[in-house]
Amino acid sequence: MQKEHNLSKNQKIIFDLIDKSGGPMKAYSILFNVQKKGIKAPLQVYRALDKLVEIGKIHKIESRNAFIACQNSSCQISKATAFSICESCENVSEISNSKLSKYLSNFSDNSGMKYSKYNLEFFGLCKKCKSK
Amino acid sequence: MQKEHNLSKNQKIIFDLIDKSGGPMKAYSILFNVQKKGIKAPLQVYRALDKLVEIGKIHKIESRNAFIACQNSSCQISKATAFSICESCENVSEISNSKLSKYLSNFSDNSGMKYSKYNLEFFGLCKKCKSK
DNA sequence: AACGTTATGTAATAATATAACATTTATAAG
DNA sequence: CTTATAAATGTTATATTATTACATAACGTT
Ligand SMILES: [Zn+2]
Ligand SMILES: [Zn+2]
Ligand SMILES: [Zn+2]
Ligand SMILES: [Zn+2]
Repeated sequence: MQKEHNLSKNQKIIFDLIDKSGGPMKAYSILFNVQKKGIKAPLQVYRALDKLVEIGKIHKIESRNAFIACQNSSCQISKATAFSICESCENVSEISNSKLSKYLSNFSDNSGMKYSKYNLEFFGLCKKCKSK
Repeated sequence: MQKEHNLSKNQKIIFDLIDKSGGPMKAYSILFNVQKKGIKAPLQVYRALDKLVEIGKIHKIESRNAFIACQNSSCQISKATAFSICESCENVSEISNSKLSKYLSNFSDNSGMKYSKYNLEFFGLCKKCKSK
């Protein structure tokens, strides 16, 4: 059971846009798309993005400076994320693999660090791009 | 056995700086530090960084937009990187764990993607920061 | 020497993200 | 319902990160 988050007006507009896009979106592309809805400044976008990331509705793809809607209904925690990224078409999808997440969540080494979060990005060629 | 790369003048200046710093450095901080050596423009820095990343002498910490010297003599390939990042003091170190790298290099799922590269970033508190 | 490749120099600009400050709206006590 | 508090918004300016475009120089090979 996940905590309900009532999104604010801007948060909802921006989440809906990213979610409907079905893929990663960049902040200024989001900005461009929501200007007709009254969101005019970068900061308005970044604030909504920050909050959406915090509550796990979206994730940031760090290597791409882009944001994607969480595709894994159980991951509202956003403390353990894994993505697969096609280096040719830039298609991104969230990996939901319980063995992988278990392995990484339990990972520890002798550094004395306590890990509370991770982000993993796999790169390669997707099915489509491989066969070209 | 790794391929020898003869670094060019700018590449050497910039690699030596990052390497000696012992931690992650940001591009414009590098620029500031090498201006006395005649490297005056961002592009000169970014070109050297690109090359150094390509040949595996440094890695980019994507979540921090920073660059760190490879701490793992065997990883001149740069296709499989893992880091631990302290969210308090921002200390970063490269994780060298053969079980982990084996597990991730062999990872595959049913998406049809062929993974050729990955980057993993763990976050938490380092020993020092934990005990504060 | 001639050629192709890699690296450099320089200026301008694009793309990504935050600081600072004023105001408004939502939530929860009292 | 009023007051207090936290969360969200609006707006302007600015900081930070990264690339485009074009000209020149150095390097490695034949
Ligand atoms: Zn998710
Ligand atoms: Zn693809
Ligand atoms: Zn390395
Ligand atoms: Zn620390």
